[in-house]
Amino acid sequence: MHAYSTSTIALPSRSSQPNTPEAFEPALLQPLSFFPAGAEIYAQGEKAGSLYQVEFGAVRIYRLLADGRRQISAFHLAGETFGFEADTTHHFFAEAINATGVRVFRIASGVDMSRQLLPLALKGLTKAQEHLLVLGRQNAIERVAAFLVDMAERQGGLRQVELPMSRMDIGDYLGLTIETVSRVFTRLKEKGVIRLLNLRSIEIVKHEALHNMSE
Amino acid sequence: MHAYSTSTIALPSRSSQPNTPEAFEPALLQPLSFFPAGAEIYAQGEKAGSLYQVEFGAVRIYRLLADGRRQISAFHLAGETFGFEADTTHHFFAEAINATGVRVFRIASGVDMSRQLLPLALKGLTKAQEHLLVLGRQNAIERVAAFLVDMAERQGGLRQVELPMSRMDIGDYLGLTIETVSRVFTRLKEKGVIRLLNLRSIEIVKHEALHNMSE
DNA sequence: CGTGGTGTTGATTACTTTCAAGATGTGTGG
DNA sequence: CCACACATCTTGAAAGTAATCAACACCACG
Repeated sequence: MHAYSTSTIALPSRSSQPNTPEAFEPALLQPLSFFPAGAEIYAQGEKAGSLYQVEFGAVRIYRLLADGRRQISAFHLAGETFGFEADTTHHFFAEAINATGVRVFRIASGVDMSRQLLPLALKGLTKAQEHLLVLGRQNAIERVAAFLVDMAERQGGLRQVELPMSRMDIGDYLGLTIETVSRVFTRLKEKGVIRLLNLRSIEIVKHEALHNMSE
Repeated sequence: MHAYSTSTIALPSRSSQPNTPEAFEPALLQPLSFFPAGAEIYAQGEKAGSLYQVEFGAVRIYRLLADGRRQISAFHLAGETFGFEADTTHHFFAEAINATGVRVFRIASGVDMSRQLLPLALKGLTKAQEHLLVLGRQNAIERVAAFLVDMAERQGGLRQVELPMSRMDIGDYLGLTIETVSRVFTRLKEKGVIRLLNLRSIEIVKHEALHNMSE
């Protein structure tokens, strides 16, 4: 893991916090690690043992196949916590999507964190299982709709939704190619369900319609 | 949840136990609940609060879309534990696949089980995330290969693998139709990778080849 | 104002699903 | 123990959805 600098970054206000900030004890004294866009936070196979809380920016968690195919299993936005593992090894990669600030909590060996970690693990498990339904049984438009609904909810349910990640990231999260993602965005736009304010932010015009599409 | 009888079932030896029995404290005095094939153990939306340990048989955990599409997120075999949830409500359905014996542990309110539950939750999370890679990025033959490798490992890595579930269940786990599952089995058979001893048990002839296919 | 990276759109291909018969297996009753 | 009947599974042909291949457009950056 390569943090590019610590503690000296101007800390943006957390006004853009999600509506369900995770309640992991902040220990606000932890220094802030800064990762520029694309920087690796940890790698599969690396020794685990820390928790990471996103302060600002966004993180992708993913796995690779031997031939380079990638599956992003989760995105983490401001306020969310990640990095806990079933054993002492990381089973996934974690990368900053954009310039991202992360508080790193090293878990002292011998300290039992299960009481704090269990709710996070269970929530993550439910989310992963729900995403299985999306990948296993939903078509392209349903997948994108489900993704947009989820992003909207995590950003407080506002009409305008920021997508900090590229089309490639979205595709690798939804099990689609970038072309298919792009075409679905176009279709939703043509149907008047969403508007593209710019590449990385959309407005949900017909919230109800989008929700129905995602089932 | 409808248990059909308790405690009076002849308990089969657990010789067919997986190679990694889960270490949830057995409290062996718990009566055994019996569920015939297809019986519901709990339903989505029901109040949660118990843990379930499979004694014999097999269980499917799944979710439904409004139009009936089903995604099985996990199978649980003898020795495995399921039923823990992020909140007080079940987010999934659990059904016995075959005649199944389950020990039910009601978690007394106020008792903190996090220390016991966290490892199970984390293991489940890792498994679910790995399955995301299969559903999101692998084709039909790779999915079936990954499934067979997983089933083989959970049954001790023997050549012969029992598949307690139907093709429909396998399809709903792998995000495929029964026809595609069947065709892939046929292809693997023709390639000499597996042999079908009968519909519900296969022999892995070329273990290496199967492992490579699953990546 | 170029230039490289990212995103969109179009045409074609490939894989899986769907629809449709058959075949095989299992369980039951005679 | 056998025969029938319903379930499940397999196989084939056609259709549909997403992937791939290929240009082109757009945007951010130097």
